[in-house]
Amino acid sequence: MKISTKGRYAVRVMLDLALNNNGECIKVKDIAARQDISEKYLEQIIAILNKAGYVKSVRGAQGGYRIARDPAEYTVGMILRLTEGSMAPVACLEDGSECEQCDTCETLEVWRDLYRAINSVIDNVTVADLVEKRRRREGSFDYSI
Amino acid sequence: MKISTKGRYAVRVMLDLALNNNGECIKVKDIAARQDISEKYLEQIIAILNKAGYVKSVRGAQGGYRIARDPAEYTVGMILRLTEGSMAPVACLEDGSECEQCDTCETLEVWRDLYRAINSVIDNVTVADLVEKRRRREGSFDYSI
DNA sequence: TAAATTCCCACTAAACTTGTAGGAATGTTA
DNA sequence: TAACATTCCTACAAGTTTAGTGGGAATTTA
Repeated sequence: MKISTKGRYAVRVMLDLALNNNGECIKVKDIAARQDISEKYLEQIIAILNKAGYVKSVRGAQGGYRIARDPAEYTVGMILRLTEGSMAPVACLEDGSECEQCDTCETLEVWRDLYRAINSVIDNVTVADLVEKRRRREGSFDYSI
Repeated sequence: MKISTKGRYAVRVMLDLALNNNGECIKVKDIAARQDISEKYLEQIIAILNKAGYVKSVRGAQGGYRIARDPAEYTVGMILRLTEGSMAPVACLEDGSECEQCDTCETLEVWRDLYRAINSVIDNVTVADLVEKRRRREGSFDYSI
């Protein structure tokens, strides 16, 4: 039961865009270099974020990406659901599931509890939280404000 | 991020063995019929439980399996870890991981929280709990004691 | 026009999932 | 002892997912 690189990389991309957001466009090449991820693979992952409107793209030379809204508006859960699909531990719990035995399934209750616990964690961390952790770790050397 | 059939079936097998534990051996064929799982596939899953000593086998005609210890001694977490491997949502968190960036990785803290939440759920439900839920649902028609 | 960049689509190797299949080993029973 | 029932062991395989690679079109800037 693992989160795939797609989801993990997507979270790192959003964090990278939030950290390096200075009004200018950020190129895939730079993110890939900083995060040590294949450029081509990152392209595909950012494309997902782009289609969902989580990032804004600018094409052409000097183009790149920006985070679309305030980092506090993006939870890790939103990003994971977008890239990984549902975070339900079993398909029975997904919307539109056709499980007939659900009513008399003891194990399903465990999976439901698990689902709740997972959502509770990932929906209560925003990209802004991750940014703050990083800033703290780096020390408060940023006197620019 | 799904639990595979292997893990889910293993939990159902343990529950089935606990529910039908009347001193006699329980055949794979019967479990497979009750749980609607392929016999041959179940064989392999039970083999894992058997090697770990979670169930005891009796070979030959009239043979089968029994749950080895009290159902209260088996948590869902134990069964899942045995069949699925570590329930860590990322490899970095697994024992013997060689992740160098762990010290400066903000996202890892999220995965760690997630890991804790997952373990907290699955380690706090035993097979006995599942049995009890089933008995309650069926109504207290069992006056044999 | 040349260069830089996003965008789009096709392909692929490797691993994992979810089984099937066949038969050997072991024990019971007629 | 022979037939039968059952676990045990191992190999195979189709389908899906993962984690990319690769080529080039479209768009924008210098």
